[in-house]
Amino acid sequence: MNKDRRLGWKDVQNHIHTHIQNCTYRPGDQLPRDEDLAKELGCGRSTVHRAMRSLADLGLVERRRRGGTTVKIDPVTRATIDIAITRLEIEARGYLYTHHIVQQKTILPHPSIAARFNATNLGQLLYIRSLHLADGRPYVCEDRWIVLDTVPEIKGVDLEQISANEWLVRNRPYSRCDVQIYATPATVEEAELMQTNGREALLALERTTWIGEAPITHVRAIHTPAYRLKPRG
Amino acid sequence: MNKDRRLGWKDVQNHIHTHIQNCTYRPGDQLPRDEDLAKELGCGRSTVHRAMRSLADLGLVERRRRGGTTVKIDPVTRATIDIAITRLEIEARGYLYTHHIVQQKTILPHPSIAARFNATNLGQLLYIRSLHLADGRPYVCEDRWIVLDTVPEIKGVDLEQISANEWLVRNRPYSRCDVQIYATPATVEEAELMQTNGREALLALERTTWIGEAPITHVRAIHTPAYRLKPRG
DNA sequence: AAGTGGTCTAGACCACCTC
DNA sequence: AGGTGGTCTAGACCACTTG
Repeated sequence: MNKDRRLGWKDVQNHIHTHIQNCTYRPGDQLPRDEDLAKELGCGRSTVHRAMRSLADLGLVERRRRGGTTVKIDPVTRATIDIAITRLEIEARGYLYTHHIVQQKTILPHPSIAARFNATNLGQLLYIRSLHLADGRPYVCEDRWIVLDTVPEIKGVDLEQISANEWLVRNRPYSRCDVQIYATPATVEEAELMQTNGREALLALERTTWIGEAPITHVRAIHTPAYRLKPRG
Repeated sequence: MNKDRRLGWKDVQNHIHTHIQNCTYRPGDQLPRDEDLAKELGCGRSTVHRAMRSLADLGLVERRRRGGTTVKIDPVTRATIDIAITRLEIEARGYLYTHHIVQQKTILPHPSIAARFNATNLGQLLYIRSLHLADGRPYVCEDRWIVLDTVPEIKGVDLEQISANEWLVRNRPYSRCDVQIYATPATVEEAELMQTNGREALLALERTTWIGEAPITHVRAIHTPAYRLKPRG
C-alpha cells in the first residue's frame, strides 16, 4: 500500500534534478512553467517555486521573468567552505588545541597591508604572529593585523588566554569579508615554526573584514603541508 | 512624503542583520518568535520566515523547532567557490584561451586513483595531461582520469578540439562531486610545463565526480604560482 | 503588451524538539 | 505535551523582460 502523502518541495526538486541527471533535460533546455509543473505534479505553484529556487541556488538552473526556467548551459561546480575558529576546527578533528603568541607589536601599516584594506590612514595596527597547535604539533601559523581605531578594546585583552581569532569572532561582527586562497612557499622562519623542511608548499588562507566602511582585521593563515581544504559535505 | 510600501523579506533580513551587526543581538542571544516579529513589523509570518531562512543559510542564525531562533554562538565565515570550465574562467579574465594535450593514454588505475573513487574494479581509464593557456601563457595544468566504463562515448571525441573538461561538463551531469584544495610543490616536469622555477608552490584543486554510484572522472588541476582563488563576491 | 517568475498573505496542518 | 519552526495552498498583485 502506498502512503500517498502530499508532494513536498524536496520531492519536486528531486524530480527535476533527476531529469537533469538523466539528460531528459540537457544544458540549455527550457523547463516547463512553474504553473504547468504544478498542475502536472498535483501541487501548488509555490511548492514548485520553492524547488526551482533551490535548484537555482545550487547553480543548476537559471530563471528569468518572462524568459522562464532553463537548465544552465555552462554549469559550475559550486563548493561552500566554512571557515571556523581555529580552535574549533582542531577540536573537531579530535586533537587537543593550544596556541601561543610568537610576536606581538603595535605598528603602522605596511603599504601592502593598507592595500588589502583598500584604505589609507589606517592609523596604528596591532600585529600578532601566533601559532596554533593540534596535540602539540604545529597546525596553523597566523599573521594578523588589527585596526586599533576600529577595535580599541582589544588592547585590554590577554590574547594568550583567548586567541585574537576567537575574541574577534565573539565580539566583533563584520559586514563584509574578503577571502583569498593560494599556495605559498614557506619562508625560513615559517618553516622553523611549522617544523617542516625549508620552502615547503603551504596553503594560505587570507581574510580581510570590515564593519560598514571601517576596517577590522586582516589575517593570513598558513597551514601545514599536508593540509587539505575540504568544502562542506 | 514616505513611500510606505509593504515590507519585503529582504527588508526584514536587513533589519535583523543590522541588529546582529549592532550587537543588539549578540552571539547566543534568542531572537523573537517569527510570529511576534511579524506582528511587530507589520507583515505576514511567511515573510519573516523567508528572511530568517536566508539568515540561517548564511550561517548567521540557528533555528530549531520549539527552540526558536538564536544568533550563532560560533559563527563561521562562509565562502562559496564557483569552479567554472577553464576556458570560461580564462576568457572571463579577458585572455585568449588555448589548450593542448601533453599526454594521453589508456591505463589501469593506480591504487591512489582508485582510492579517490573509493572503488575497486574501475576497469580501464583514459588518462590525459593537458595544458590550458591564457594568451599563450600556462595557466592550468590538468591531470585527468576518466572511467571508460562509465563514459565510453569519450573514446570517439577529439579532445584537442574540445577539452575533456568542457566535453564532460556539457555531456555528463554528475550527482556528486568531492573537492579538495591544497598546496603542492611543482615536480620537475610540471615546473617545465608551467614555465616556472623548480619546486614552486602551486595551488591544486582536485575534483572527483560520480553519477549515482558510477565513478566518472578524477581531475587534479595545478595553477600558476601567482594564482589566487577568490570566492564569489 | 503580455507572459513569466517573484513575493506577499492568511490560514491550516505537520514535525520536531525542548521544557 | 505543548510550542516552535517548516511546509503547503489558493489567490492576488508586482516586476521584470522578452517577443
